[in-house]
Amino acid sequence: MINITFPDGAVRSYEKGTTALSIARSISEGLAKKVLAASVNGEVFDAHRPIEEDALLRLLTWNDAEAKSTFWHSTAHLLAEAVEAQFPGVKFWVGPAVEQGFYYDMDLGDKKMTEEDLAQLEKKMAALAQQDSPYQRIEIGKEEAIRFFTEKGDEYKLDLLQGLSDGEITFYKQGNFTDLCRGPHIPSTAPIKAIKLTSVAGAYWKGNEKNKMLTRVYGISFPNQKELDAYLLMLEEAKKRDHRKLGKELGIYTMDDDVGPGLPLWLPNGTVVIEELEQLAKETESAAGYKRVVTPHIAKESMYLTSGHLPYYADSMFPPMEMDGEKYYLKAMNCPHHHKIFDAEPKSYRELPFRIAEYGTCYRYEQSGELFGLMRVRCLHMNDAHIYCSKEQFFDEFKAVNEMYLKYFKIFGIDKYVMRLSLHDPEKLGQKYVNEPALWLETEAMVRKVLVETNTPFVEVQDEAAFYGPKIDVQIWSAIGREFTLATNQVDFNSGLKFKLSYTNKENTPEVPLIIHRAPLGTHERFIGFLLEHYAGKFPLWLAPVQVKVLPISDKFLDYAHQVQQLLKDAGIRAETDDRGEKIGKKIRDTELMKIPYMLVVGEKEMNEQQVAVRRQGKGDLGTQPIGEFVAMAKQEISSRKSE
RNA sequence: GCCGUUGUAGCUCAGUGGUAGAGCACUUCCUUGGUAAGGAAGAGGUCGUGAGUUCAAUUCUCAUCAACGGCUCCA
Repeated sequence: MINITFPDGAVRSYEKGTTALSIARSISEGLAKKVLAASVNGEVFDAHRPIEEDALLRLLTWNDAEAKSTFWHSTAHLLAEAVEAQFPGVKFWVGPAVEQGFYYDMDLGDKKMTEEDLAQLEKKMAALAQQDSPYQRIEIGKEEAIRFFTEKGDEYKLDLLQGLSDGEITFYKQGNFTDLCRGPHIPSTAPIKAIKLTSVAGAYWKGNEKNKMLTRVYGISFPNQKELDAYLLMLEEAKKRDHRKLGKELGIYTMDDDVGPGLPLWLPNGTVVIEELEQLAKETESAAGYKRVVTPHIAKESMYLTSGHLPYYADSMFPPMEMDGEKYYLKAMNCPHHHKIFDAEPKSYRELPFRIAEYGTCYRYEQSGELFGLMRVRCLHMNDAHIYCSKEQFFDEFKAVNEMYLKYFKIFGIDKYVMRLSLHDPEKLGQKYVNEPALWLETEAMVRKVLVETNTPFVEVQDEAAFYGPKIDVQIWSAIGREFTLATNQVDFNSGLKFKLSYTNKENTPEVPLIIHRAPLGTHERFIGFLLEHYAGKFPLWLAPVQVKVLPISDKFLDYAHQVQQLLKDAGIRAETDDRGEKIGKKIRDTELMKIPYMLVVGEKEMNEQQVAVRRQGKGDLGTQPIGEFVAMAKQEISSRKSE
């Protein structure tokens, strides 16, 4: 007998070799039907895999994340079975569950899969699922496994087998499909009731672009149609928040073939947002002791050789222009220019920390396939600044930067993000990272200390650092689930040496400063792209391109409407008047759709009493008030940068 | 850059081997209307670009550019 401990602490005895499924059945038949897998001492087990020792058991149903992955991974096997039926000779690589659904990578030889095939495959999968085939776990020796896939001619599975040894190899079989797989799986195919294959894409074998490109089919599945429908609806809703769609609808930015890919043109509405953000940055940085600088958009090759950027990033810089035998590059980063500003005049320790800031325009030749709306562009405006300080000052400076981040995030109501401490990879010293092992460890410890001592939650990730030092990246997710770095805060122990920067310390000897690179608001492009999605286009009043729209009931009140608009403009409020010969209902509808925060409806009553009827976007009619009162209230809302 | 898909009016999209249509937006007129779409008329496109097949191409083929979904990458 073995003892099974349940999540509530209850302990019961069962026969050795019992299964999660029979334990569930001993509780209730209904529960047994819902069990998809089980967590046994923290490891996810097939529901009908024998349990051989005392265990902490958690029965997993659809509501558990582990069960969902298991469910989706099992659906991936079902997909493989269907593909094998329709594309004989197909070879499979791997088919894991992902955050939302699953994929399977496969080599179709000279055959091609198109999106039309997906509908056929879905049908086939649904038919296979109905057969209620059990997922059988088969423990198998390496030799026999190799024989199986040699006969099948699947070199990808053979490649996988190379990394495995006897005793850890299992096959899973359902219906006519057998796969090398460590599992776990759901008990049978029956619970897979609703399947959607979402896309077919290419993916490099083992994620390496030098390898062959395999065909990847993405999909998702659910235990009932209702949940699938809800999921598809959610995707539709997410698309409405896509910054590319909102950016067009709200007149924020546009792209033009003649200008070039990845080169956004900021329309008047977008430019307002840019200027408000810059104003915020200026105020914040000025209060924090930064000075502003302006630098050219180009520089000679020699500077990027000094900085070390060129060898690392030549491929992602625009090719140089040659003039008078000199090569000039468009700047892909502001750092070297700023270092030259530090170096322009001799520095004393008394002048440190030396903080200089610039919304710097940079150009990066991102690969064509990497461009993505405003989130990944070739011309960007970076909320950049560099802080030159001594080692002793580093902690306070880095901490202050971190606090500035949090202050900004509060203003924007950003709470879904992950702070990522990005570290180097010792194996790539001298290649991807400057070869200064001791300095790496020292600065990484310094950064970690700031995070720990300020109780900032963070995750550590290897091999994500800048080439010159560790950094903290703030990771966010776009409306459609893509991950981006919104902001970055980096330590640089290398550029000071390379640019021979120094200051005179108290002992009257030269010392190399540490450099902090920081961009809490990232770039205008990515930040505004993010904000569009974050606010679903409904900017807070202070950021809204048009803050107030005056809506006259009819053109008899146009003069009064213009008076109101002028009063608003005089108060520094961005206001427009809808002077079209439309009915008020139509004007309201259009203004609502443009997501303009305030509508002031004016007609006979308002005109006679010098009032305005206030309507808030999304909230409806707020009643009538004297125009002066509204102006004062709006000014207050704007100056406090309230996020509503 | 790689795999796949797409490209028709300002926007969203129909459609066809015989040189194109809808709704919204726009212009004009009628309506002067009180909190999410009043009515009518009009204007607007060499069907992404280039070449090929054909008597004839927006439609078929190829190339190219761009966008989209992924992969790779992201200072």
